[in-house]
Amino acid sequence: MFSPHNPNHNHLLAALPEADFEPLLAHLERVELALGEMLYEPGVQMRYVYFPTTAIVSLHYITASGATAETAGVGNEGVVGIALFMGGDTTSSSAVVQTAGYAYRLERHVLQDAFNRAGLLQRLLLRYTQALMTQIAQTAICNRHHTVEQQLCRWLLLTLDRLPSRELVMTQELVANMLGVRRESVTQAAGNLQDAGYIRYRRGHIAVLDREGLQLRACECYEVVKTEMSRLLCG
Amino acid sequence: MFSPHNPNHNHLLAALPEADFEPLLAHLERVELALGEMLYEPGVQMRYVYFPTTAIVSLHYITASGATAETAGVGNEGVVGIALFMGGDTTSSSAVVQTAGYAYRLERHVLQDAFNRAGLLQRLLLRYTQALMTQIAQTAICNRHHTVEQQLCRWLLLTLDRLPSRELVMTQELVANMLGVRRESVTQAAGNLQDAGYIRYRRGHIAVLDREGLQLRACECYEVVKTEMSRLLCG
DNA sequence: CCCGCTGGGTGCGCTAGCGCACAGTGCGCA
DNA sequence: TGCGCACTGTGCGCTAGCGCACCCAGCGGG
Repeated sequence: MFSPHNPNHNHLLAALPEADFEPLLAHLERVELALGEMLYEPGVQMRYVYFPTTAIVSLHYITASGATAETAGVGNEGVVGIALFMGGDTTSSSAVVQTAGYAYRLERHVLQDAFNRAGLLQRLLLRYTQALMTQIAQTAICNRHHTVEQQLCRWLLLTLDRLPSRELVMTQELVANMLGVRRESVTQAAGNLQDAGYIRYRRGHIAVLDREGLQLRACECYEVVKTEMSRLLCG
Repeated sequence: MFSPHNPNHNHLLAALPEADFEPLLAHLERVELALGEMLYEPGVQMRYVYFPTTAIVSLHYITASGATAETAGVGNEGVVGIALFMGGDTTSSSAVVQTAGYAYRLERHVLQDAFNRAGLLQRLLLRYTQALMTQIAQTAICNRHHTVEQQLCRWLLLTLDRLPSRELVMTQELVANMLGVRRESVTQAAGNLQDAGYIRYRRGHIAVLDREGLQLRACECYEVVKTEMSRLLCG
């Protein structure tokens, strides 16, 4: 049922009717993405767009003083490399692999040509872009107003939705980098969640035991993003 | 030189060649936007896109607990109502007039038709959208890592760039709502900037005396947004 | 099997920013 | 011209989260 070796496992690609998908098929190249790999960096011309199937990619920013934070994540629901069809070609953020796995990629010209055919693919990509904007905006809000624990819950839920399993391979250090907080703060928050029986972790593995529990502790941001995502892409 | 009664004062409209602009002209309707007016609210079908000339509009979010924060601002460099051409028709945020002034608006179908003609207008709008994403992402980062004073500087500079004058009409309370912080924190930060001689304010008016000074105190976020803006729209 | 290293736990002092409460004050309007 | 109110100034206690320092422990390689 669950083969990463099929482009259809990416929701965007799967949503394309045969007529739109067929021309792309020959150009889709499966790649394995390793943890920490950088798919693109600020200001550098991108060569490919990536449609993750099992990998998760983090859109990331590093401040002048070296602090990091994720602005959004991309999994099998989306695509990495928006700037290629939006016309900017580069962005000021970078894209880093947060969960190792597979993705299918397209050479930029292939994508741009397909985009410019103004068919369903274009419509899908633009709608996805809007969903991504919602996610970024909600991150901004969440950073402003919610506690680390709430943000951790939101982040776990969003990540979980992109994975086939209930377990994510991820150190607290990495999570802290994503959220842009201290590792210790994550330890603290994660400890609370574990005490409550919602999650369990051991050295780089976080297992979610009680999804509903996490939702209870999360802020509304998760729901907002999720709802908007499904409205825009499944509606 | 400076007439708000001319659509060309909006940079996006001004960038259109005659051939693309002409068909829109008859449909462009000038409207006066009052402070606090809500151009659209979450989940409600938008009717118009707005091209501000002298007005500034704030893209805004209100949390479940009533806290507010701006995710981005739109002035004469941009357009309000992205969702209409991105395909979502609505967003989860609202758009509120932050500085009273003028804008030109287009009925949604007119815009959508023009967008679908896939000409320069489409290219411009998509590039602007990418610039807007950069702005939102930078807001997220700034909310995470920078002090209120830095954020105030960033915000003042961005707002100033959208105004013809050096003075903005704006209470500290309103600024606080934009930044998503307490009014007192703004008072504090603004006090520092005034002591340093960078700004002067009196009851709802903030005059910027020393732009360079503000840039010194601001975080890099202003520069990042500004650079990306001009790369994408003027380049 | 055990050694070492990476990942996690904890404590402590510090600061930014919050919430609240209340006191001035300039500006517009009568 | 002065009254009132919307803005602004300030103080105080509180908390979340930071930075640092150090310790413990599970896991994987030799």
